[in-house]
Amino acid sequence: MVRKKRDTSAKRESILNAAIDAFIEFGFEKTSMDLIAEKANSSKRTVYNHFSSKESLIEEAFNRFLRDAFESKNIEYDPEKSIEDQLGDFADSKMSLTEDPRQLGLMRVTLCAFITHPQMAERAVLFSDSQEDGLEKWLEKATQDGRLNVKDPELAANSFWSLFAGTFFWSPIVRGPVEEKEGQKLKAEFIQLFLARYGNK
Amino acid sequence: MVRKKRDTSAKRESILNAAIDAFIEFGFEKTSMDLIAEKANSSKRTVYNHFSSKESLIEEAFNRFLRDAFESKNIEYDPEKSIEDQLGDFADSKMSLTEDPRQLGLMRVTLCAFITHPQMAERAVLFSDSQEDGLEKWLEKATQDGRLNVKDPELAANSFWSLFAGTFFWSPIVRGPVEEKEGQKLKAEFIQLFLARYGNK
DNA sequence: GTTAAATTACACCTATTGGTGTAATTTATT
DNA sequence: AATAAATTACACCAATAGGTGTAATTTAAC
Repeated sequence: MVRKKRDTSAKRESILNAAIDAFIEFGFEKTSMDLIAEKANSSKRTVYNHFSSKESLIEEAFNRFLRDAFESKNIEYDPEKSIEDQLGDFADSKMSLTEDPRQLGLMRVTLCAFITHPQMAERAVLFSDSQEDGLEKWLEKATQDGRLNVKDPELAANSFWSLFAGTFFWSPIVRGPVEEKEGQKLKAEFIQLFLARYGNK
Repeated sequence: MVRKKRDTSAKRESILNAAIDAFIEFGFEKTSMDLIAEKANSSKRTVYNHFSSKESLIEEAFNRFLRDAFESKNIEYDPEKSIEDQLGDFADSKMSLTEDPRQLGLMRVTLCAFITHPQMAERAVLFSDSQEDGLEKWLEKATQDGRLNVKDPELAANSFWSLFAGTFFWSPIVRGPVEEKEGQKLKAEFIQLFLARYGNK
């Protein structure tokens, strides 16, 4: 009779978290497997029992990044709610990505991994594109509803995301988080800017 | 009597170029000094005669990046030229950064260096900010001249750069260069977007 | 042609690190 | 308590890589 396997997910989780923390602090290359083991209150051998290689650890970290960063927030068009507020919701979904320092750190590490491993970047790009689809559909509905004037939803969505990504995604990666107050000001301004062109006056 | 030193700048240059090429191809960490020497048709000892360490090589590469990326283009307000064209010139200065594959590669490597060495990022941020100043002044003059309607030049400049940086700077770093045709389309669109809010109708 | 500067070849050192093997030990299940 | 799964401690390996020392060789200035 086969003995029941034990649930080792907690250990696995603590190793992965330790790895992510270490990657954030020291970068992928400079983080050693010994350090990860130490941070996880584990032995190196156990690390290797759960993850076959250092690469597989960054892979998992990357998957987690994708899951958190691009999980579909599914913002549906709501005829009752103001256009500004709904665009604000889309903006918030982008802005929230870099508000949490850990998430920001993970994004930085992942970005470096992208640069070294272009095949990772491809996957991220796919996720990112699929997110843009959400806004495109929203723009179409708002236009059908006569509340916006968007002729090319793809182009408009692109503009919207460019506006917000530059300030609330890329800039924090290099410069650190955007100040809350400054962030709100810019968010309002960007929405006005977008509506100046695409609003239905 | 002291013998005249010979001019070794050509050798130094070839080493630096080899290093940059290697960094672009393999990343900083994975590039060995032996490889750099080989690529430069030089000996490792000569590399060390010119550069005290591997760090100092990335430092130099970084300086070159800053010089090329943010050299002041000094676009002066011209009352004779159309607003669209002049904004287009600002846009071009950003867009040209990532058109050249080598420049793009150097930017990627440098970005990774930023992430590992935040003090480098600080210097780049300073340069970048100083560039924004140029647009701010231009916006003020165009407003004084009655051709734009900008109340807060800092905010408007921020909006403009956000728009272009997202698409023509950050995105290429992850996804590769923007197609020429697509780039022109987006550039025109972004300028329309900007003028929809800040133009003097 | 002399001479000193620049470069090279090459051996060498030290430290790190990803990864493995194994025997002992702990832990949860039966 | 018996037992098998999970973990640990620890020694070990091979490869890599940053950096140095030195004697020999090439190169350009005088």
